[in-house]
Amino acid sequence: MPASQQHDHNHCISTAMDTARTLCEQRGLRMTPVRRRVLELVWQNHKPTGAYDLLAQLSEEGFNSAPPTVYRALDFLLELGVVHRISSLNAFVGCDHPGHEHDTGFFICKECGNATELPAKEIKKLHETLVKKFSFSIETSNHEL
Amino acid sequence: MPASQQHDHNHCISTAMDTARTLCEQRGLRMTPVRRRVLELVWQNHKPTGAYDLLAQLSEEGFNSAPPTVYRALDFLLELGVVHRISSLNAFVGCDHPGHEHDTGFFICKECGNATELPAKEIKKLHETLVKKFSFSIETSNHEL
DNA sequence: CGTAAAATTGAAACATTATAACCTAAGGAC
DNA sequence: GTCCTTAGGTTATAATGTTTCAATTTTACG
Repeated sequence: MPASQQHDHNHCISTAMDTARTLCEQRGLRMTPVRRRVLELVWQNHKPTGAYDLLAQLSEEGFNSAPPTVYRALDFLLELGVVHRISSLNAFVGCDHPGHEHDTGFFICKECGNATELPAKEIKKLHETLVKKFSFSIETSNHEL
Repeated sequence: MPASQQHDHNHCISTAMDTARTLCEQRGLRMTPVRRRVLELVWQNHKPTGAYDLLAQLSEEGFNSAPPTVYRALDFLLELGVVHRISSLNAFVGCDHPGHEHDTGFFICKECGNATELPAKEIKKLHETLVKKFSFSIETSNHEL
């Protein structure tokens, strides 16, 4: 049974879409068709997805399919906080718990490629430990395990 | 005063080179001219350096300068454990404390671009905490702050 | 030695990921 | 409607990384 069947993933997606729409309204930003579709695709793929994969999927659906299209949408969604970028994979995933800025941490499965996000409070705790121990201030962080 | 002047960096480099040579001897591997020079360059730059930057430096010195040259050398050095890759920067740095396998964590300065490696035992501790809390086993990890 | 196998390097092409620059079109404020 | 801002279309290009195969060097061994 694939991971995508282990829960009501359509529900996941629609929740994520709702949240994104709400965030946009709150901030006076526009959830345009390309942006919406990119976010849906990121969620539907259910695992970290590369920009050019998304681009191919968009193009199958008749969207414009030049790189800037998808990168602009991804930048917007990253900024909005509803997707994250996993730099060791050059790939993007939907955010579990958007609505507030937070640093990222992922468990990345070596077999199936799925990525599970660490709870924000776990990362916060880690930061506190590190800041106390070393004299750095941490602005952003990223953990890939 | 640039960071490279705050300590005897030449000493750093020669220590790193010695260690690398020793590791090679222990494992029956060869520290060839390209490999040696790439490792030196990584250390001399004193901050995370991209593969193509290294390539340019090599080429100025009359080395062969096609991408595979530097990537092969870097792969070798990564495998040997004497450099690390920082994936959020697509860049490489010398390892502070080679000689044993370890996961990586870096403080990356947002102003100067320098990266300081977290002590291995700090990362180990972090892993223990996370493994205890979640039921994952961590094979490798990478933290960039 | 001398030769065969293995490791390393050279070289060219190619693949993937990401951005720049410039222009057109759509939406909202007045 | 007119203006202004934001978003998207289009083309080109930059930056990063890999594949492939041939040539060379090193090593192992009889």
